[in-house]
Amino acid sequence: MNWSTIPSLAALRAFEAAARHQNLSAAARELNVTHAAIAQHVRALEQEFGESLLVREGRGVAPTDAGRQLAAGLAEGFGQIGEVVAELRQRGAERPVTISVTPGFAAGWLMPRIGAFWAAHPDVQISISPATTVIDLRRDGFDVAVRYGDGNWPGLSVELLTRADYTALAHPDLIAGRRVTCLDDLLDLPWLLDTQVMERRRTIEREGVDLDQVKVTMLNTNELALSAAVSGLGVTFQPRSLVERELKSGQLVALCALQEQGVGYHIVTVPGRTSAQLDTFLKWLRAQKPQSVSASE
Amino acid sequence: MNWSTIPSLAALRAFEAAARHQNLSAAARELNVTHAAIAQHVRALEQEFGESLLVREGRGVAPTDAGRQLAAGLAEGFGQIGEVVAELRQRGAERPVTISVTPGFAAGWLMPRIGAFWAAHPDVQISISPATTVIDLRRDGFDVAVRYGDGNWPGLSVELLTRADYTALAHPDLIAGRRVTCLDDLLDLPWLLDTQVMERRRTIEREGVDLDQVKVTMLNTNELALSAAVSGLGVTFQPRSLVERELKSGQLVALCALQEQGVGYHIVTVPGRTSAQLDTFLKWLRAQKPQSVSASE
DNA sequence: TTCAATATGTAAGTTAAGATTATAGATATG
DNA sequence: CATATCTATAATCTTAACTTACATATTGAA
Repeated sequence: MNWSTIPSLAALRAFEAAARHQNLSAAARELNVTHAAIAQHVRALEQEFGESLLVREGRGVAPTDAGRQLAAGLAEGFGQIGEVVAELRQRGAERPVTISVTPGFAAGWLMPRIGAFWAAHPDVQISISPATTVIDLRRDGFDVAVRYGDGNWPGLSVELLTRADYTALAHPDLIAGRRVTCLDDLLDLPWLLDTQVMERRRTIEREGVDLDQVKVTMLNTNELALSAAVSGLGVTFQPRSLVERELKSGQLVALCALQEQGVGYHIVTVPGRTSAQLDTFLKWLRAQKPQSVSASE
Repeated sequence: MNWSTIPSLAALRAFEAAARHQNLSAAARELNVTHAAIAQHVRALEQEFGESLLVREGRGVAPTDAGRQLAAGLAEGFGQIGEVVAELRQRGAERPVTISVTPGFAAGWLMPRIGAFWAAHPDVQISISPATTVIDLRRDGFDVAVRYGDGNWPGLSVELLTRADYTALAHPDLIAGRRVTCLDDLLDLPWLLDTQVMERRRTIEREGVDLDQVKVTMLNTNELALSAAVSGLGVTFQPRSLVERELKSGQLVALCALQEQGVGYHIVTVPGRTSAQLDTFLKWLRAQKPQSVSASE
């Protein structure tokens, strides 16, 4: 389509309203402008087409033949546009808040808390997608992600939710009678590591431990590692904020904290993308932050 | 339709083009703007809907699901609008130049000349509508009228075409041997007047003639009066500019001129309404003006 | 008939939407 | 791996669109 041959859309819209109401003032009210604005647009169109479109008729106006023809076509066109816009808004309102999280965060942090949210906001639909790969919030259409890292994701709006506080953990029976103050006290126990998260290995090695000198049991996923630790099969390393349930129930005990590198779990959103439902969820999420970020309960 | 819930039409158009081309720069070229303008519009829409519509994809962009849906609807809507605008333009281009004239002017002035115009501009369609009632140029959709009067028609663009030069006329045989210098020399001859044009009676009476003292023959139309005069049945009063043909051929001779009241035939157009065809016709019409308006050939 | 209410018409001035400019960073292609 | 071609975005500018203000026209009721 050659848009240069088409007059201003605002003028066409103004004319359509005027022709429909047969009344410039009514059209002006509909479009929230003054009657003068409508009159100007109509004049401009008539100039453009070299033909009268509206003629004054007593108190009001009446479309000419050409005007009637134009108005009918415009009504249909603008109607179509209005419809698809309304559909999109509808779709947006109905769409659940989509959240991307790691499986570990979902199981260890979000699931223990989300029940309270559901109870408080039964009207807000939530869709939680656990995924190990880093997704592109924009491309994949997620409203919010909780990401582990240092908070440096350019182009996104980032906010620390909770520090990771990587900690060595084990079943109480496994360490019965031991005094554990640092990793060196655990070198003779089996260490449970997953094959996927390299970050974890690096965190441990930063403590000065040579993993080759430890009896390491590799497990396919971190969930398995955690599960094995609960079963008393060895020592696991998890963000303390994700194992609060196990600590509270006594399934695991914290043995020693690993060095923090200023990393943690962050709320990541696309700047400018917002909705009522999303705002509700984000507000709740922020309320879940520990009082002081450095202190875990 | 509630327009306040619909984002800017310019933004929607920009987005539609971008989604269609999957390329902001191409969309910008289509709309004759810079790519930055397109990018801003798309950003504004995404903000408005709280949802991504386009995601960057290598060199170019790709619509998201929501974007695809929106773009499809917009394409249809804008297409409709483009179509009806094109139709109207087409109709305008094909529409003949419509001219409103009095029957007398048509027969006595326009018809003798219009052949030359047709020959010179075979591509310009002309529609001549003779009518005795004064039409509303705007309402009735005429491009141009030739009106008799003093040129005072507010809201219209007026230009003198030729003076009327009302003249008493008769067949040469009727006045054979007479010396006629003023109306008084004609009082014993039958005067041919039509029943319609009151203006003509007033023009005659301004000369100081009491029509009750003259043998007046009433005819239904001015054309009949003229025709009767050519047949030698009496004296007729016509604008000299409309009987040039009869004068030249000797069917009538001019007897004496009546007082001019500054009236004449005017070219009347609607300001701002123009087209190539209309311009061609108006140019030709102006070229038909007598060299000096006061002197008739 | 006159008055009040409600229209349209248009010139002049203001505002904000839309566009450009400029700069930076990404990604194909030869 | 340089070059051409994209997108992204902030800052600035331009002008289409709008408002204000006043004039004129129509309608209906006092």
